[in-house]
This record gives sequence, C-alpha cells and structure tokens, in this order.
Amino acid sequence: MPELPEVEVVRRGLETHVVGRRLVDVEVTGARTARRQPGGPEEIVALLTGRVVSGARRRGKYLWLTLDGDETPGSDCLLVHLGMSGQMLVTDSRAPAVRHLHARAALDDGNELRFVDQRTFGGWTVVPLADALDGSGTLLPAPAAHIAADPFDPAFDARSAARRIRGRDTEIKRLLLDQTLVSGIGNIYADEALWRAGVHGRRRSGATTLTAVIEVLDHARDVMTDALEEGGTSFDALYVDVNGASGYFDRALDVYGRAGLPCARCGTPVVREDFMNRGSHFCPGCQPPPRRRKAPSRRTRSVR
DNA sequence: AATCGACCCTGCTCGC
DNA sequence: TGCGAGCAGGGTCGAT
Repeated sequence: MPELPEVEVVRRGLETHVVGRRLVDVEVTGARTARRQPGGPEEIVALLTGRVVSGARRRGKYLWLTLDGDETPGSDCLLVHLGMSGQMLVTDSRAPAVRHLHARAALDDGNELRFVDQRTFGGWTVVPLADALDGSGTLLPAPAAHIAADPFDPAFDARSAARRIRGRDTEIKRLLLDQTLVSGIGNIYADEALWRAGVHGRRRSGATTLTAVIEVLDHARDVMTDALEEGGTSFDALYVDVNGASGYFDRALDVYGRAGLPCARCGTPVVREDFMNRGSHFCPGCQPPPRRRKAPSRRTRSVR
C-alpha cells in the first residue's frame, strides 16, 4: 500500500516523535510481523529492549531505525516494511489496544510506538547494517542492500536508472515496480508517472527510447513530490502517518482508480486492465497501447 | 540468468 | 438483509 511518499511521511513522524527516545518495554505479539526474524518475536524483544533510537532512515519503501548512535557496518537497526497496510503509530501508552496491533514499544516519554497491520504483509526485523556499496554514504540494512536508490535520493541518477531499465526486456511498468532498478515506485505512482509521460505501461522497455524512460522517471519523482507535499495518498483509514492522520493526495490522482472517468488531458475514458495480479489504469488516447507482441522475426532470431 | 505467475492475509464494497 | 465475488497501495518464491 504505502509507496515512497507515504513511507517518507512516516519516517518524518518517527524522526520527530521517536528519535532520541529509549525503548523501555517492547512486546511483539504478531508471529507474521516477526516472520523474517530467525529467532522470532522473542529475539526482536531481546535485541530492542533498552536501546535508544538514534535515527530514522529510508530507502524506497524500506524504513529503519538506527540504535544507540551506531551507524557502522554490523550495527543493529530495526528494519520496518509497511507492506500493504502497515502503520507506525505513536500514541499515549495508556491508549486502549486496537485491532491488528502486532508490536509495541513503550518509550521513555510516556508514549508508545505501535505497529498496526491489517493484512500482515509488513514486518519488523532487527538486522545488521551492511557496508555501503553506493556513493550515498548511508549504510543500508543487510536485507535491503539490494534496493536501488529512489528518486528522492541525492545519489539517484535518472539516466543510469533508465539505462538499467532499458537493459532489461519486459513491459516498462513491470520494471518501474522492480525495486532493484529504481525503488519507491508502487502501483499508484507507476500509473500516474506513465500517464504524465504519455507512455503505456505494457510498452517493452527495449522499444522505449532512453529519453522516454528518463521522462517517465522524472515524472515519477515529480508526482511523488506532489504527493509528499499533500501528506501522501490515502484511500481510507488504512494509511495514516505516525499520528493517525491520512493524506489527501488521492484527490489529485489523474488516472489511478479513475476507470471510466474522462482523462483530464483528452477526455477519453480511463481504462483499467489486469496486470501482474493488480490493476493498471491508463488513458487509451494519451497512452496508446502497444501492438500485440509479434513473434520474433527471422532477423531477430538470427542474432545470437 | 531473466522472466513471470502464484501466493501470502484481512476487510471492505458492490451486485445479485 | 445476506452472501459471494472482486478488489486493495507490498514483496518473495519457485517454475520455466
């Protein structure tokens, strides 16, 4: 559910409300929340209790809290992925428990950090930081070390990301969602960026010019910047920031979720089609669908 | 090696 | 009003 802007909203909230606080009492009740932790929920509790949260970092949709000021390779951090429905909430620790509460950490200021996740695709793990492999200088948690820079990262280079995308051979939307090529983009912002660029998501990457791919990435950055300014996109109460407030960007979406409604640019009704077990939304007027893929020609086949 | 579909969950909305 | 079908923003895994 949450894509880069939503995760960034959460990160900022954590920076304000949790960084500097000690985790005095930790409880992890959700088995699925801890499924990536080799030692299970107990191990998370043991590793976090008593630690001081010193930083709130993010790359793409991955979020992590650094601990005790240790940001060297091998230092532990709490890696959080929100999945489709995860929330990191900060509430008064006397507030009543809510449905789908899977983990909580009492802070030394009377508040409590809560992980609430209806669909349980999200999770917490305490993992070591890996050696930095890119130029950004930020150490990434080991399980997230393969995640590419996102468009908000100062180290992000649209041209080289576009080259990596064009080096692959499949539909361009599939590649926009591949977090090892460019991170942070999910189903909503992929559709929005493709619409802004006038490119159909089923176009093959190789049949799309480098310039057009760069344009799609630039639009992805722009649409996510717009969303961030509005506090993120939210369709309902599922997505909230650390204080429980929803974003308002859904009012500004141009194609996502607008099947049958007129395209804001040309008036053609927006179409929704199945794609990768999800929905893709596009304007047939502005984003002409590619011709059905031809069988490889004799000439193509002869090139080995 | 790269690509692609299946799958993991719960809850809400819509049409019958 | 009740009920099943369809849908939802995520990543990972195994088969090909």
